Amino acid sequence: MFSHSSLEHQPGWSRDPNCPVRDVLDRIGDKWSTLILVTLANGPHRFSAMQRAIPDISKRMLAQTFRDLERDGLIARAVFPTKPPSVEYRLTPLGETILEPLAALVRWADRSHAAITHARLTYDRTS
Amino acid sequence: MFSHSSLEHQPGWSRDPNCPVRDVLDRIGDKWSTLILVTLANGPHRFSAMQRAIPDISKRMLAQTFRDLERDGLIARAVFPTKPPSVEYRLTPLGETILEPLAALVRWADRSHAAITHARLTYDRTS
DNA sequence: CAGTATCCTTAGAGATACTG
DNA sequence: CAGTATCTCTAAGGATACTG
Repeated sequence: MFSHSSLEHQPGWSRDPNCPVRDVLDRIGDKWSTLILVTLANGPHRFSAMQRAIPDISKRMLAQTFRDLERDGLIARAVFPTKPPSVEYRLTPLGETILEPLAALVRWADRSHAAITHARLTYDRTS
Repeated sequence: MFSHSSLEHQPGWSRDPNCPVRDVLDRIGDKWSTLILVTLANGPHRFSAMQRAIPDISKRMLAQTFRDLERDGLIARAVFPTKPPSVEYRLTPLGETILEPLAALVRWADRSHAAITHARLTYDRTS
């Protein structure tokens, strides 16, 4: 299985709950992060624009996820002193670098969702 | 931004809470799925072997995540009628196909965790 | 507009004890 | 060994009302 060598023989990262890879994966694995990052791939968005782009996120979670992503250095926050104030969020250079791997996963999900749906139906029918 | 075209101009999938891509991403985004899939990349594991490979997972969550992944058709469960019984879990062909995109994300996490840690320190210090 | 603060409900997940 | 059942606790997250 040399083709997936980067996933193999790494006793450390599965075993260690504090492993940095786990830590990072947990963050992007939360309910809204990837959705926000992917939306920002289309360009900077303001707070309210993001709410329109992802209608089922609450203000609370949007604000919190923005904060977390900014803290991780994946997005940047710019305040324009208009009135009322407007705030723009954009990907940082670091944030841009996650788009490729994320896109690969999205492509996989898109390619596989039919097979998965079918597998679920079969499973639910036989058990 | 033509390089990330697969993430752009897809009003449907961010807006629609029931989008299949979201659904699939949510599943692999849970706490244990990726860890289990990545561990199975090294070959089939029995229940107890997986517990040793991921020491901080509880029996309950391991059983549940195994069930969910089997339901999605990503892993297969084989019971050998020894006594006491032994059960082996392995990736299905479909399950194998997720390893590449997952590996890309793991590589990104590995490459970026230093930058992220640094960003967090800076953020926490200035705010 | 872009948030915070507060309250409240549920889902995620651990611990433990039991079973085929 | 490979689970299930139950009980419990916490944290994720929604709704609403308020503020610079």
